[in-house]
This record gives sequence, structure tokens and C-alpha cells, in this order.
Amino acid sequence: MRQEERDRRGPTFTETARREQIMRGAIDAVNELGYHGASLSEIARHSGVAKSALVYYFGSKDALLLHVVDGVYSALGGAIDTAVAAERAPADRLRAYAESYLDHVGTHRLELTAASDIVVSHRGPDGVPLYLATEDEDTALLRAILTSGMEAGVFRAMSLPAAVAIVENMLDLAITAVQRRIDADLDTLTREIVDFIFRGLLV
Amino acid sequence: MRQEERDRRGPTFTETARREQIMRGAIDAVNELGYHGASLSEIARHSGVAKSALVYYFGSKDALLLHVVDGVYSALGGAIDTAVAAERAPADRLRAYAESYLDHVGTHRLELTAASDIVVSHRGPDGVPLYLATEDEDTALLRAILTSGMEAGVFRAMSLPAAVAIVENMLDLAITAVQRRIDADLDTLTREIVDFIFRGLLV
Amino acid sequence: MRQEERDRRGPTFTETARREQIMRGAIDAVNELGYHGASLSEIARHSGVAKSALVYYFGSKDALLLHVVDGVYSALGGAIDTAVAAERAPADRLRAYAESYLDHVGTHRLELTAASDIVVSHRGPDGVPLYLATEDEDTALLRAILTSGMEAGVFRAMSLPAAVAIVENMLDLAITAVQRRIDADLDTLTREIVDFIFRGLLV
Amino acid sequence: MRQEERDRRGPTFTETARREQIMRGAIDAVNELGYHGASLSEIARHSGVAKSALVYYFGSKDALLLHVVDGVYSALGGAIDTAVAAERAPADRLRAYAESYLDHVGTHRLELTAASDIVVSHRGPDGVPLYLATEDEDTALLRAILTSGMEAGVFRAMSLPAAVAIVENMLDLAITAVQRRIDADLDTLTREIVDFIFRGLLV
DNA sequence: TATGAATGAGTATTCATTCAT
DNA sequence: TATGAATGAATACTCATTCAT
Repeated sequence: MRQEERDRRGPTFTETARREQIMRGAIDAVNELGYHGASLSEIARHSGVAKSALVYYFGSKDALLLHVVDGVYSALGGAIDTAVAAERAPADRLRAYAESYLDHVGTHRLELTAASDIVVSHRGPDGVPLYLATEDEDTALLRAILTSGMEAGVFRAMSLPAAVAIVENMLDLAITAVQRRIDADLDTLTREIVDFIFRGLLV
Repeated sequence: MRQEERDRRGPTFTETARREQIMRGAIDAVNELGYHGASLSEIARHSGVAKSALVYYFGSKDALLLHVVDGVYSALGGAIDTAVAAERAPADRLRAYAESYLDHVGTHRLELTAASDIVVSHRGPDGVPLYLATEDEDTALLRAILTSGMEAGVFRAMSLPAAVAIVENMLDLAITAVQRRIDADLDTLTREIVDFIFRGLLV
Repeated sequence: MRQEERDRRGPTFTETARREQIMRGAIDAVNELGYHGASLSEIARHSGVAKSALVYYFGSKDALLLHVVDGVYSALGGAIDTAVAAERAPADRLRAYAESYLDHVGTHRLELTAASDIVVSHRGPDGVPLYLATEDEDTALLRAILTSGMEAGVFRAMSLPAAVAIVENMLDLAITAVQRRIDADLDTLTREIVDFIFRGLLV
Repeated sequence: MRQEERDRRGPTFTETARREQIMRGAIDAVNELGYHGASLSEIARHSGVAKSALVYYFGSKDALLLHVVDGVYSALGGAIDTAVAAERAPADRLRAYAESYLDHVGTHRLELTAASDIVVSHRGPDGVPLYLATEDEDTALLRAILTSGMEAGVFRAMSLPAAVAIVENMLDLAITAVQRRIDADLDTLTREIVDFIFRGLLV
């Protein structure tokens, strides 16, 4: 079976290409038809491969969609990590966090609208949607920034979980805007969001 | 047929009761199984009636779910209207808006988690999800409050659409919290949200 | 139960009126929606009574439709009987048969299109369509006319079943014409049909 | 999907076989249960395949039934074309038309009873039954024969549409006879029909 | 490595019929 | 006499998944 071999020897070149191709097809299908309309056959059609190939490469439709989400949010996380790592002061790091997030949304619109659609609509076998299944790890960096800022006295003291939720939620607004209009102008919104966050957090 | 009769003579007592019973079943089913899992048969099972009864009373599954959404958000809107109407000053009105919203979420958890789930996952025939199909009317009151506050100089000047989106989004956080844990303590979150909103908006 | 009482005492006035009203509704529904579309609820709607009333008065949907067919073809048969009874010579009687048939079709278009639709599409519980379940009795008069004409030497000798089938089938053409266009001009067709029949039968 | 592939590369061997198998099942089901009783599951059962296979190969139940009708009447039309093409004189061509028609009915009883049943009972989305939706093309050959015969003075002058309708209708009698009794003896009926037609048409 | 063929479990919806009143 | 309420069985159709090749 493919997955096991991959574990042993790592993916071959063509395999990686095929997986990439299929994930792009999935993103296109979700954007065009919505999560509900993105059936396996539609994804296959958008990918230019047979339905059975999707199952062959990803094991199941669900696994494929989760891979898409994983890939998109990993890329977003990577961009944020890089931006934040370039700063030392908590406020600068928070600004880098927010701006790199919003910038990445603006430059990866198709990926993020699709991934967001999946995150919002997909349910695991237990019926729990992805967007409620946040792992601690996902918010670790933001939590660290906020904590150090509060300890440094540059951010006011407030409930950490609340602060994390508020900031993440506000950044999400950019994705919603892009979902509404794929070519939405994010500049104003970006400024307002960052401004609002800092007004809420600074002492 | 049921719907037409209702238009002519108004609902009978038993009809209202049955509709209520079915809508409760739908809310239960959505909460337990998620929007996707809430098939007609599951809703019927949770309601204690036959599948065909749902169609008999609501015409279609979609119509039923939209009725649920409509009912839940009408109640929320009503609570907000009442609270806001008791105040005159923009800041007081905004506070009443936010607090009544958050309070209503706390006292109607099942209804709002279900309705929110539907709003987020349901697609109309055009494929557009409900939460992207916001009507101007839905945000009219909030827009009016923010506008008058800005004109009065009590709120700082900022993009009105951005302000509306930010405030609504932040209030939504309470629903997300309840979706995560149905018995979540909303007191802290409520205080933090209201505080954050006012810090962001006041001059 | 209604039917049993009717057997005992004969139908009351209002009962007859109701049955009439419902049969008219059925004819309207079949003409407007076709046999397939003429569901019990549609017939009820066209009749202005409740679905359950149809069952109450006729026992079942099938029984109702059979009553309609029966009524319509009885009226046609009556018109033919009257016209034929006025003639003595076989050729005159056949002409009276054909012309009264075609005339009746022209003056009872709605009834006959509906009845014909039912006859053609309806299946008994055994799966046998009505138009194949012809009773001997239905063709008795035509058979008698043809027989006496052949015996008198005015019609040529030919297979009696074939002759009956051919004549009936040819007269049916008028109904088909009306089904195609409810306001079809039957004059030409009538002349051609009668002419054709006589050319085929006369010695 | 099956249909699209077929357009691109032509049907594969197994595909053709499966389609044949399913169409035979449909013919059997219609003959046994009538158009109404021939549900997708019954057709599947008679075909020995799963319901979903019917949809896989034909797209929908309606498409399948229309394919059956199309196939059966194409074969009939082909037989007629061949027979008629061998003759030159209008009367000979008409005789070839009628006799090949009636002969084909006799040798393809199951196909024609089923197809006729479908034609008579099936309604398009507009509610118009197939047998009323006759295309000009369907009667083109017969019209041409009759026209040329009238012009040559061998057939008497009469309304062309009436003549076409009468002849087609009379030939249909053979199908009705077979529907009534699948092993009906068509020899006599054939002779009588052809005879009747010529008596009615010859000058 | 890749897929075409086939399916079974599931979907929403329709509809004639029943029954208490 | 008449009906509103309710349903169970049936309908066509969808779709993720399997499997032989």
C-alpha cells in the first residue's frame, strides 16, 4: 500500500506531484462548489484523475480534505513563524503575527477560502467540526506572545484564553471578507483590524 | 396542504404545537449530529414523528432548517431590540446591544449553537452559505448605533463596515465558546468582549 | 360505510352532487396534469374538497378514476345507442355509429381526453392496462352491426374481430387529435374516417 | 462518468454488453409489470444488476427508458427502410412499408410491446406523453409514399395528415394485438389490415 | 501505478390511505 | 357527513468506497 511505502522510503517524485495535483483539484472544487458540492467525483474531475486515484493516494475523501486543510494552515503558520521570529519586542512580534497572517490571506486567497470552508463544514466521525477541535499547539505562538507582553507590562492584564480567541477571531475576518468577494480589498480591513487589536490590548 | 391553510386561517393549536415539537427535534439533532448528520430521518427520530410529518408541516427539510434559523435569530434580535430601546446615549445603546446579545446566547445555548451550525453549513440552491448572505437589514441597528456614536464624537472615526464586522464577529465568540462546551462560563468572556469592544471604539 | 348505504337506499341528493363535483375535479386534474400528475391531492384541490372526501365517496383513488372512465364511456355509449336505434339498414346503422361517436367526441372533449388518458395509463392490480381489458359487451353493438351487414351482403366478408378492431381504432383517432389540440377541427377528420371505413367495408 | 467517456472514446465491449443487459431487463420489467410498475428497483432486479448501475450507465431512469424506445423504434424504422427501398412503385412501396412493419412486430414482440407501453405512458418534464410528441421526421417516409402515390394517381386524393394518421394507427393494431396476447396469430390480422388500407387508399 | 466498473447504504421527497373526531 | 392530521412504504437518485486488473 502506498502510505506504508511512503513511510519507509519517502514519497517518490511523481507521487508528490500527483498528490499536489489532487489537492489543487480539491481546492478548486471546494471553491467552485462549496464543501457540500465537492463530491469525490467533482474533485476527481477538477484534478483530472480518476476517483479511485484519490482514494489510492489519500486513503479516503476525508483524509484528502484534512490534508488540504493541514497543508494550507501549515503554510500560514510557517509564514507567521518566519515573520514573528524576526522581532524581539512583544508588541512588534504581535504586529508581525497579525500582519503576516493578514498578508498571507491576501496572497493565498483560494487556498484559505477552501480550507476555511472545509474547517467550518467538515465533521469528524464523532460529529465534532474541525474549527472546534483546536489543538493547544495551534495557538501556542500567539499565547506566548500575549503572555510575554502582559508580563512585560506592555499589554494590559486580561484573560489569556479570551485574548487569544479575540485576536484569532478578528484575524479570521479577513478570510470571511475574501469568501464574500474573492478579490476583496484587504488593505483597509487589515489596518482596522490591527488597530483594533492594539487598542484592545495595549495598556 | 398545511402551509396554504396556515396562510388563510392562521395555525391551529395542535399545528403550532407540532411545529414546535419538530423544530425542537431539529435543534436537538443538529446539536447532537451536526448539520451534516442531521438528516430528515434523524430529525424525525429526535422529534418523535414520521419523516413525512416534517414534510407535511414544513414542505421540505431546507424549509424546516431555515424556519429554525429564522426563529432563533428573531428571538435574539427581539431581545436586543428591547434592550437597546431602553437606552438613549450611543455608548449605552452599544453596551445594551452587546450585553443583551451575550446574555441571550447564555440563556438560549441549544438554540443558538444549532442555528449557528446551520447558518455556517447550509448552502442555498446557489451554493452560497447563509452566513455570507447577510442582509443589510440584519446589521441595521448596530450600524445605526455606531454611526450615531461616531457622529456624536463618542466613538472614534473608523470604517463603518469594518466596525460592524468586528463587533458582530466578537459577539459571535460567545456562541463558539458554547459550541465548544455547552456549559461554558460566559461571564468572563462577556466582560472581556465588551471591554475589548469599547477600548477599540471609544475615542 | 357510504357504499353499502347507497346500495340499500340509493344515493342522496347531496351525495350525488358531491360525487359529480369530485369527478369533474378528477377530469380537470387529469387534463391539466396528465394521469401521472393527477395525484389524490391534486384531484382534491381541483374538486375543492379534502383528500379524505375522495376516499370517503369512492373508496379509493383507483375506484374514482374507474368511475370517471365508466361515466364518460357510458355517456358515449348512450349517444351511440340512441343514434343507431334510429336506423334499420346495416350501412345506415354503421354510419350512425361512427358519426355519433365522432360527434360525441367533438362535443365532450374534456371528458374524453381525460378518460382516454386514464384508460391508456391506468393499470389494474394485475398490471393489465384498461385499454387491453376490453369486455365483449363493449363491442357488442358494433359487432352486431357488422355481422348483420355481412350477412345482408352489404359489407364484404372479412374477419369480424379484425373489422371491429379496425373500426374502433379508427374512431379513436378523433380522441387522439383532440388530445393533441383540444380545439382541433374534427370535421375533415370525421369525413375522412367515415369514408375510409366504408371504402374498407362495403363490398 | 460513463456517458462522457463514451462520447470521447466510444463504448468498450463490456460497456455495450452491460447496456444491452440492462435494456433487456427494462423490456422484461415493463412487459411484466407495465410502465408504472417498472420502477428502478424492478428493472435492476430483472437486469441482475444494482440500481445504481442503471444510473451509472444511463444517467437516469428516464434516459434508460428513452434509450429503449429509441432502440426499438430505430430497429423497426430500419427494417421498414430496407423493405421500402427495394420497391419503386408507390403501391409496392406502401405494401412493403405495411408488411415489413407488421412482420417486424411479429418477430420482435417483447421489444415492441414494451416500447409501445413506454411511449403511451411516459410523460416528459412538460407533461406531454411521447405518443403525442410525434416528430415530422417519424412519418416522413410514409408521407412521401402517400404523396407520390396520390400524385401518380394510384392513390385517391385525400387529406394527407388524415391518411398518415389512419395508416399508422391501423398498423399499430398489430402491437395492441400482441399486447393482448403475446403469442397472438398476426397472419390474419396482417392480411386484413393491409387489405383495408389498400381499399381505403386506391382510387 | 492507476483505474473502470460496480455497488450498498443513504438521501429527500411523494402519495394513497387510515383514523379519530 | 366530512376532514385534518399523520404515516409507512415506495420512489429516483447520490456518493464514497471496493476490487480485479
